[in-house]
This record gives sequence, structure tokens and C-alpha cells, in this order.
Amino acid sequence: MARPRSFDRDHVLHAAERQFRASGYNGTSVDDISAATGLGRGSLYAAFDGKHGVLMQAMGGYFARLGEGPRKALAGPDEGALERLHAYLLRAVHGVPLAPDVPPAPDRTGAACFAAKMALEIGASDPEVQRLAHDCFAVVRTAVAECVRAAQRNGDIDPDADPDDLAYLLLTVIRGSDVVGAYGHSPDRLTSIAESAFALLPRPRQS
Amino acid sequence: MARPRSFDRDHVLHAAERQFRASGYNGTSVDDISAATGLGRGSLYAAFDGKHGVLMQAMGGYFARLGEGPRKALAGPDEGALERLHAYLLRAVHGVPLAPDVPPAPDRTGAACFAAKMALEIGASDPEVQRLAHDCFAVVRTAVAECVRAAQRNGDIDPDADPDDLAYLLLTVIRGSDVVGAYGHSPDRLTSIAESAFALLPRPRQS
DNA sequence: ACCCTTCTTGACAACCCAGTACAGAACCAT
DNA sequence: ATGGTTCTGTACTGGGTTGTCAAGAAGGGT
Repeated sequence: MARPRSFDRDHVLHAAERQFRASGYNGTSVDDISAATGLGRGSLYAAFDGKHGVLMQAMGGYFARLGEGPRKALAGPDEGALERLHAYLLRAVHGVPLAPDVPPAPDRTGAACFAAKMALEIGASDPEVQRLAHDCFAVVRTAVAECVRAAQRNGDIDPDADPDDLAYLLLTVIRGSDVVGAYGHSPDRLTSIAESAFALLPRPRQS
Repeated sequence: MARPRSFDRDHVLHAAERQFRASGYNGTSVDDISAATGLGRGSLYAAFDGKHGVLMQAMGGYFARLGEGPRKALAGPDEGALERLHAYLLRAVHGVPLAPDVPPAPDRTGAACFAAKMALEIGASDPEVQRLAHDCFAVVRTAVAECVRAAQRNGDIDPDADPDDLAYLLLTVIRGSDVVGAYGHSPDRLTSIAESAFALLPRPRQS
């Protein structure tokens, strides 16, 4: 018995995310968000509680999308774990897609980790953002570590290696590729970096 | 026959860099810079041409400091190249110090690469910043590649490995450690990541 | 057809910010 | 001492930003 919303919540949050990515948090005004999403100021404040609310909800959505990637790509039987890790690494360095049906980033600005980017800009003064970024890292890290353990059980990775250390290292490579790839380097270069990292994973000694 | 400056140029730029690091570019006002440096607005505009000028000069100073590190730490004879690379990597993941006599970062906000941070925030709309960040990456990358080549000549790294690929990978690890270490992870963790990366460098096959 | 609830829109006021201009202070050379 | 030149600090202005408010539009139940 009331007027329904005329916008799609996720669509709005994706547009806002694109805007935040392109201009940064402090570089985007509420009017920018309004223009990017098509919503008026009032609707934005009513539905998302203003600029910061939009950011938090957009980051929440990003976190959910980000978590799906490693969980789906890395979970599975021990057999093939190394191959899954390989495939995930190659995809991860190219970023997290906005939607499942738009796999490649529209341009390079969409590739870097949204959470990391926001955390670097305002995390120092915004504990919520900081914590969300930390969670984003943790979900990737734990999934990778679990996959490494599976590969070790299958005899594809040196059992003496510490899975958590390797996961931290791979997470670092993924995050670093965001930065390196952000400007001035081609996607091919990122793929090459991912391949190098994968190739250097410690294989079991052949006795 | 004129009044001399009453401030130290580098000191001002360091203070501005700290401020930019802490609040981001768009998050710091000219008044913030004024407060952090002690200079009035007029002096800032006369000496540095406003906010953007301060940023560019601060980034220029950072670039000079950044370049010194790998050049001094990595250059040298083939013998010991691997060890130099090891030492450099361990230091690099902890950031570039503001001054040679203040080696450790005061707090974690000072650790991440200043150029990368600024490029991520405003590089998309500021080609100058983008280029400067690219140069910062290149100087590290080429120095690392050169050191890898030296280590290869000395028989410490697999001669079949591509030095440029390895340099890109190590650069990525260093950049990634900035992001991972920015919030929520201890310096020990960064050291551990650097050690893991170093340990995985391809050694020559023992025949 | 009517009404009530919710959404949407545009405008408004208070505030902050970048950049400029002007007046005063400091310093050095003569 | 004095003058000229440069630096320093502050006040001002125009533009942009945020958050709020009230009036209008739209839809569903009765």
C-alpha cells in the first residue's frame, strides 16, 4: 500500500562503486553519485544514509562478490587443487568483476581491489573501512591457504612449506598486481606475474 | 639584499608528505598543510604553487629517496648479489624512510609507497602523478632486474629464469606488502612475506 | 474512485575550501 | 640608519559541498 522503489539497489551500488573507484572517496561528491546512479539526493539519503552509507553498502556488496570467487574457485577435492589455485591466481590478478556476466573490467580503473583502494585512501581515519578491507584480505587468504593444504595432501606442493606463509605471499602478489597494474602495465604483464608466482611455488622434492 | 626563507624546504615537504599520507590528497586541505608545516597560505603558494605544487614536489622528493635505496643497496659485484637482494627485499617491504636518520616508519601510515598511494587516489585524473608513480616502479624494477642478472652470473639464481619476470614479481610483492601491511598486519608478517618470496627464488639446479 | 503511505525531486542554508590580494615584518647591502 | 627586496600572515571572494526539508508524484489497498 505504498509506492515501491523505482531503482534497483544493486545497480545503484555498482554505479556508486564505479564512481568511487574512478574518483576516490573524497574526490566524489554526492552530486557525482547522484549523476552516476540517477537517484536524487533525497533518495540517496533516505535509502543509503548519505555518502558514507553508500560507500559502506557498496563495500559490503564488493565483499560478498569477492568472497564468492575464491570459495567457488578454490574449494574442491585435493586432486586438482593445484590447478584450481593456478586458475584462480590468473583470474585474481585481473580483479573482481562487478557482476558475474561482466567478467572483464571495463577499463583498468575497475580492476584494482575496491576495498584496498578505499582502505588506502580513508582507512586511516575510518575503522569501518579498515576492518572491511581486512576482512576482504582474510577471506582470500584463508581460502588460498586451504587450497594450498589440499594441494599438499595431494602431493603437488612441498609438504614442508607453511601454507599460511604461502597464502600470505600469494595474497600479497594479488594485491600488488592491483597496484602495479593500475596504471602503465598491460593485462598481459599481470598474467605473466601471476604465472611467475605460480611457477615458483615449492614443488615436492623428487626423491 | 632580501629576506631569506625562514623554513627548510625539505622539512616542509616531509611534513606535507606525512599529511598527504595520513589524509589522502583530496582529504587534506591547504589549511591542513599549513598547520602541519607551520607555513602560512601565502608562503605555500609563493614557494610551492599551491596544493598540487606541494604534492608534486613532495612526490619528487620521495622519488629521489626511493631511487637511492635500490641503487645503493643492489649495485655491486656479482658476488653477493643474492645477499644484497635479500637484504633489500627485507627492507623494502617496510617502506621508504622519510630521512636516512629515521629508518623505521613512525607509524604504519608512513610505510606504504607514497607514490602508489597518491596514484591510486588521483592518478586516474592526474597524468603527472600517474607518470611519477610509474617512474617509481620502474626504478625499483630495473635495479632489481639488474641485481637478479648479477646473481645469475654468479650462479646463485637459475640462469633459465627471466630476470625481468622475476623483477616484476618482486616489485609486485613489495607493492602488495604496502597494501597488506597498511592496516591490520604486523611488521613481522611483512618480514615473513619477504622471506617467503626470497626463499622461492629459483636456485640453479644442482646437477 | 479514493486515500494513505512511501518514494522522488528540487531547492535551501550552513559550511568548507582553494586561490588571491594586500599589508606588515624581516633581512641584507650600502 | 635606511631603503629595497623578499618573505610571512591574514582577510576576502567565488565556487563547491553536505545534509535537510517540504512539496509533488506514484502506486496499492479498500
